[in-house]
Amino acid sequence: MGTDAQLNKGVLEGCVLKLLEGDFLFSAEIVERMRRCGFSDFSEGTLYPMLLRLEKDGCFIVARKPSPNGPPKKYYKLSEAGRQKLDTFFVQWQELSQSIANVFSRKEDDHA
Amino acid sequence: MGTDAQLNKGVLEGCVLKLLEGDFLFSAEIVERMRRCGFSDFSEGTLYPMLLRLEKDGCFIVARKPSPNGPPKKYYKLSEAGRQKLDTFFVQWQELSQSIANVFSRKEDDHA
DNA sequence: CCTTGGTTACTTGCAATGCAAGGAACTGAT
DNA sequence: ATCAGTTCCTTGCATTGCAAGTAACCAAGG
Repeated sequence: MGTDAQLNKGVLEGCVLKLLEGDFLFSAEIVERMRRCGFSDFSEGTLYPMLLRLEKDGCFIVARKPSPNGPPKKYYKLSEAGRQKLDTFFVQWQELSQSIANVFSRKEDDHA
Repeated sequence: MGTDAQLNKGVLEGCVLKLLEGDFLFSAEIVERMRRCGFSDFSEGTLYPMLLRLEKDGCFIVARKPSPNGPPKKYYKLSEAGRQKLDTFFVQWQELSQSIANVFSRKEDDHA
């Protein structure tokens, strides 16, 4: 793993969920959008295990469509469970951001 | 681990570094400040391995002082290497925040 | 054919960190 | 001596990121 990026833990999943909130996307599209948003090293080695995990947890509606160039593409979109997971992520992300802001501004907050 | 908190990965370390930027603190003080800033479940089981790791990497100036109640307390403060690690963390944190903001606002950024 | 190359999907295995749980050393008080 | 409180450390598991490798499917060329 890059020397840094324990920081990505959990975050990548949250972002992929967000990307699949509205549209059906397949792997290459997800990778490209993640990269364009700033996750420039985001790779399929990260994506596929994540998709399988989330699919197993019922987070997706999945549609297979034949491809002219290879095996059928798997398109993903959030299910209701997926949306809930996204909502949970977003709340936790906001709490985390606030806590870090507290630490870095030397304010104390008392519980959060 | 809590079902959520892969999100904390890397973040807790960055925050502890920040707390030790100015003052000498020992374990219980670090735990309390982290909790007050919003990391309400922050525990010694997390802290001690982290301190040892960072100490081994030369991130600290360490001072032992006798305690009236038990074994000598270990006080920690950032070394120059520690400060550099903190700076690196802060930059990475900002980049990460920006990327997430991009994903959640559906803006694309092109590289970052 | 059948090989090559591109596309899409998946698997395996390792590294890093959080954290629960338990243990060890030291103190003063009962 | 024992006990409780304090302070420190160790062990082991779970999760996730990611590199690397595998496999299935297709089209086009030799």
